[in-house]
Amino acid sequence: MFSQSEENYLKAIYSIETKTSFNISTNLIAEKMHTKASSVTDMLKKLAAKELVIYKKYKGVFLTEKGKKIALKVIRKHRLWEYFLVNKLNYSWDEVHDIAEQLEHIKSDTLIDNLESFLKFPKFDPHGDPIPDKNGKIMLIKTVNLLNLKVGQKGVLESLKDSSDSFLKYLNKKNLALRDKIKVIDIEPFDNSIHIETKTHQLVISKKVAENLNIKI
Amino acid sequence: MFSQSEENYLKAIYSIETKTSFNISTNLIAEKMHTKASSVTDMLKKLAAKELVIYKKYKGVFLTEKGKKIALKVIRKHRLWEYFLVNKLNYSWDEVHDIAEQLEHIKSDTLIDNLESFLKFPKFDPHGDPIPDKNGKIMLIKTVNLLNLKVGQKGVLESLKDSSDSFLKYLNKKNLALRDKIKVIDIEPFDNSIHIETKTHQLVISKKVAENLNIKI
DNA sequence: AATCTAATTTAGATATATCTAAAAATATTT
DNA sequence: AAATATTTTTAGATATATCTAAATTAGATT
Repeated sequence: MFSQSEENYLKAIYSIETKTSFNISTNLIAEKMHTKASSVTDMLKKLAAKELVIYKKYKGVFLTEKGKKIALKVIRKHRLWEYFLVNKLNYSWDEVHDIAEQLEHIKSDTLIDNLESFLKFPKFDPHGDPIPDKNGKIMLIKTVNLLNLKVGQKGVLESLKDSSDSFLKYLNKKNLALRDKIKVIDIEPFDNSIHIETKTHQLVISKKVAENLNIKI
Repeated sequence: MFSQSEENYLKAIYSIETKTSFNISTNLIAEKMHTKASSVTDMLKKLAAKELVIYKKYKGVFLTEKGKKIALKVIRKHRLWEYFLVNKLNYSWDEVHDIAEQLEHIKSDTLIDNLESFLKFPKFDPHGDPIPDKNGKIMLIKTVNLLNLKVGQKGVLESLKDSSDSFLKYLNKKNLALRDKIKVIDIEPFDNSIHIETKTHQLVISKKVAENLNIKI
């Protein structure tokens, strides 16, 4: 089996891989994991020795099939536990990350499948991210960044790019939730801020916020 | 906060303390934890420095109030998670120990209380052991060892002294469950084996089995 | 192509938790 | 009470995961 630390690195690499198509640099991982580049180098060697990543000195790293499978397993666990915390233990979506970060490392051959069954096979976690199935298959919903919408266009807030607590708290405050229908009323060329309308209200969001919102058209 | 290892030692010491009234020896702990005496000594020094135990070289150890409180907190977590696994995820009582051993170390100020509420405040875990409340208060049910019963005496199987997988599997096989009413039919003086009767059947159990069964009269 | 800069790796420390083997203290036996 | 046996502690290693600081490499600039 793999250590928590190893699992966390695989998860981080997977997450970066889904956003970039190039080999991933040591510094990128270090930044994502809030650690130092030298620590990353050490771990990459270890992961490479276990054939979880392909790592060439100075040339970056990417996951092997084996590594990807484990990363998806950890992500599956994380998202199912998040679903449990929100839907069974009544946590709000901005409170569950740290706990799920721990729960995702519990070792058992049966636990997560039993949990999934207990939860009635949810397909998405509380942040709109798809939950990989038992075999690591992950449902990809085609979305575009809110920034790409033109004035007058409509869509549904499907998921978030950044699910940090502070961003989730922002959305709570602004009364924006997953599955909300959104229409672009106006785009301000000066600062790229966007005036949007939901079923219940209108508001202006900054470029920084918009690029964290994934819209299904 | 405390490491998993520290928590495990505190739990082990607590568990031994409830069975003996003397100071606890290094070797006893080592045996319980499946580790070496030298490792125990190292840890006892660490726990003593944190004022979780009173430890005198060569003289044994016992928990401080602070240490007892933490031990009870871990035991509370363990037993609530076991209850969850059995009653929500449909595990049987002989499958949950290793998973609960991991879950009991999840760190959160709110998780276990929310879990307890979700489970509707159970008072006993699947092995009949009482679940400490939020304040560490533990309900003690007065029981006696089955060995202490005389021929003709009746009682209820309340809890187990040993909840190892192999013992639980034995009980499954013999169709003995918690809350079963038991009557002693005969005691064989030669080997102290006991002939008992339940609502549904009769069987003969060895001395070794009997001393693991706690009976409420 | 040589130089500079930024990224990356290596070397050497630190902290935790463990172990083995040797030394020291306690307990038991004669 | 001396000798012996057992228990416990200490000293020194090992493994994991981290760090800082120095050295090396790659890529960009001149």
